Amino acid sequence: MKKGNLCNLKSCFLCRNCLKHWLPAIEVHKQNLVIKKGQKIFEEGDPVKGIYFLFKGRVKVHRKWGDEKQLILHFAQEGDIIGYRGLGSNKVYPVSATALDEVILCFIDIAFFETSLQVNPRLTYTLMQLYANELQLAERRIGNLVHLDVKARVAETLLMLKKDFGQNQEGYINITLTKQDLASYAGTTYETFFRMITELEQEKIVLLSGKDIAILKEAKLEKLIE
Amino acid sequence: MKKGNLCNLKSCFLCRNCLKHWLPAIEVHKQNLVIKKGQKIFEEGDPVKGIYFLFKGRVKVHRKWGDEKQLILHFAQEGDIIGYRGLGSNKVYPVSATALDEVILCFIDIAFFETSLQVNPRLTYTLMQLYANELQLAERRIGNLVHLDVKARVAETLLMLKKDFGQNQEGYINITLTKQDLASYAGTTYETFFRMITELEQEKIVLLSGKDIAILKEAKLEKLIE
DNA sequence: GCAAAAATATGATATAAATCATATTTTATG
DNA sequence: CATAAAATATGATTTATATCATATTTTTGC
Repeated sequence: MKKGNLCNLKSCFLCRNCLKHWLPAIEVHKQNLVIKKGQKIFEEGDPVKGIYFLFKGRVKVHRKWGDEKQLILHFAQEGDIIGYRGLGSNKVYPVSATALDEVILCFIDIAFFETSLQVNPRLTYTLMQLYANELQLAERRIGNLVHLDVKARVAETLLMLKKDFGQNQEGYINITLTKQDLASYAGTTYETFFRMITELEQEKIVLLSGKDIAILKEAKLEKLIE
Repeated sequence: MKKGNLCNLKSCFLCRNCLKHWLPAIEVHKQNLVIKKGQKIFEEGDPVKGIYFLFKGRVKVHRKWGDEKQLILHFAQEGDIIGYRGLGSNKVYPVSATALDEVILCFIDIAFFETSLQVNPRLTYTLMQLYANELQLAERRIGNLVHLDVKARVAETLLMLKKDFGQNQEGYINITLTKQDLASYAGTTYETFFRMITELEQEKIVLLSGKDIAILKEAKLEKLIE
């Protein structure tokens, strides 16, 4: 699985937030990996061996509840760090990460990453900020699940995806997901998600074309959320 | 509201995680505050002026959805840091904090706190770890809201409170909350919460005495969650 | 290029939990 | 201590959404 030097020591979260003179150390320690579509990068319950930086492709971060049910917590894209959810007190990944397309990433073992944190206070600070933002987001989601109906949550989901991934020339959101994955991200079932997005389509608020979704009336989606 | 030197430079999150030679600087900058039961320490939407460290009393951290609905995200106790949810990119508190009893706390202005982070890498690292743990917790709650029924969530709520606050000699959980607050923490309505905890009482899994709750059969609560 | 698997589509039904309504008890407060 | 306000208690009703069932279309792998 190892591959050549795909890392340019510039683009990833780690390289962006390190002291210049630390880069050679990264150069020595990094391991580039290629993961095929549908394969797991790590799995919930695995001991945390390290941290991954995503160069290319998309990754879903998800977790199972029981045997059947699952929830998607995050979609990662180029430049993102993956596996930081495992950096809490107990060093076990609380989530799985699965490649949505062919993915190229850089693996940094946990020992070297911890050293990097010690050497680069800016890295630690930036990571702290990332967590702070993610926590804020997660807690907003908690409230949305408690207090908004599914349609509003679907609206929120679409707005978030547009914000995170942007849209192409034709206005379609720049990420391709199955309806089941969208449902698992919105925190509902496939059937209900389908019904809600169909409603939104009939109301001309969104436009669907296969797996592609375009937001036609952003204001109306925002109004649904309140 | 200012008061004498209640801080012993030892017990709070900040003092615990700072270099010894930084303590005199804290001494100079800290401001002790007393907040009466029911009063707000800060409110969602307020610009982040600083961080609070709790010496005495209990605090609920909560947020409104719409005008009516609310959600409790966290209960803080002695030794805890409050206000760190405001340290993300946009410097506005995403939550409110309200004293549950008379509360004594220590206020550190944001500028000095940021400097403290720069001077004390260990502080930044520990705070990062705190966020990592909180994020993990928050994301588990998201899944619980999506995939567990209310009774299981009530069970989880009680177990969490016991874990965080412990129990007294008679076995009652060491925190006194209204049923409405418990419901807002479990992510349900007062009525439903009441029904669920009444069921648990009838099943002899918990014991209720006014506002006090004792867990009689922890294993059964855990089984409810799966 | 074909078979199997996965994803999409949609109707019917069940049900958990919110909402509404109201009475009682406890706690705060001037 | 009295009166208002908050919290508790519980039944009845509604509703949103999960679940079940099944048919069709699309994608994937050999």
